[in-house]
Amino acid sequence: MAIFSKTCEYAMRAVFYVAQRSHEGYKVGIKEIAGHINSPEPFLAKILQQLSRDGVILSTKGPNGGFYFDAASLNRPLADVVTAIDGDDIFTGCGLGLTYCSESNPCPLHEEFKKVRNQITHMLHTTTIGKFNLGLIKGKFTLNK
Amino acid sequence: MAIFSKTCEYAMRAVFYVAQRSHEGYKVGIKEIAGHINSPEPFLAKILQQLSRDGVILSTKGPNGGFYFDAASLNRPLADVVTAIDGDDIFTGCGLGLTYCSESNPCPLHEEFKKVRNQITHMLHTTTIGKFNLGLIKGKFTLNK
DNA sequence: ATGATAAAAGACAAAAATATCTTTTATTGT
DNA sequence: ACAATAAAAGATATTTTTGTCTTTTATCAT
Ligand code: FES
Ligand code: FES
Repeated sequence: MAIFSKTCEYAMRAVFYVAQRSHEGYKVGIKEIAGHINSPEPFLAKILQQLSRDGVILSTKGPNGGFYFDAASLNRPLADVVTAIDGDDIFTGCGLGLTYCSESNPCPLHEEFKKVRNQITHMLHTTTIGKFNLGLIKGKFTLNK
Repeated sequence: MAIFSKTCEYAMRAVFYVAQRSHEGYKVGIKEIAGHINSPEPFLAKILQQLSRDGVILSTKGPNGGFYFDAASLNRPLADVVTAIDGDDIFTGCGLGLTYCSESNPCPLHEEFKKVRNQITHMLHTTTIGKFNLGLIKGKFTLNK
């Protein structure tokens, strides 16, 4: 078990890679993305399709087509990607799996778990899709391996 | 997606319930546990079997048998339960799903994700299995619904 | 207009997580 | 010893997640 589903992990890695390439002025095809984030190509295609339907990522078909972000999209929070793929369980769900998290009828972990959830929420809302573009170009971060 | 697997959520809820009953001096059967934490009975049986094999929970067969904790076990951290069920991915894994988390070759989320992971680790290590016994007896917490 | 390109959509397949059922083994009280 | 109880173990079933393959649709360059 990890914090995010495998699908969501691929989605975030792909989004960071496409953001970097958009910053450099390129659109990117599935093949290139899959290669650079080390993901199964057809599976990633499905994931990006979903992000595209949800309006998180932009795409055009045909020659010189591919996935990309415009300036506005680059400023959207990573939380949008997570919500599109994993829903909002991670932002609102109970740590012990109760059907809903409640202040008035809390599970034992509630107080401590709330802090964890808040930190995750903070991380995902303060991290924009384009935040790491320069770092990625400089090679400071990795997205594969 | 949640932080813990469904299996692990049931495990933690069950452990808290059994701890409370142990504190009150009782052993508990699967049926009673499943009823109080709202989990599928045969599935929970499998989960507790695994915890028993791993030495996290104690059990005896036969009449008046059931699951229970001794004083020493009540002081073990909840982390032991999580590790037994979900492994240590949550404590050490990369937030973007890279095969391992590394300081020298980090993913973009590494710095922020480390904080989240550390808080989860802290929560699970400072929370003992018996920590909520009095609160549970007083009805301050819920484990079902 | 036409052919080439690349994503979208749909159908399908494999693997893992979740859940159930049946049989066996250990313990207890009589 | 024996019957009753309750967990352990093993086999099986279902659902969800992960992954693949094929066909269709949109866009571009000529
Ligand atoms: S009730 Fe469980 S985390 Fe809030
Ligand atoms: S490398 Fe991704 S969290 Fe450390």
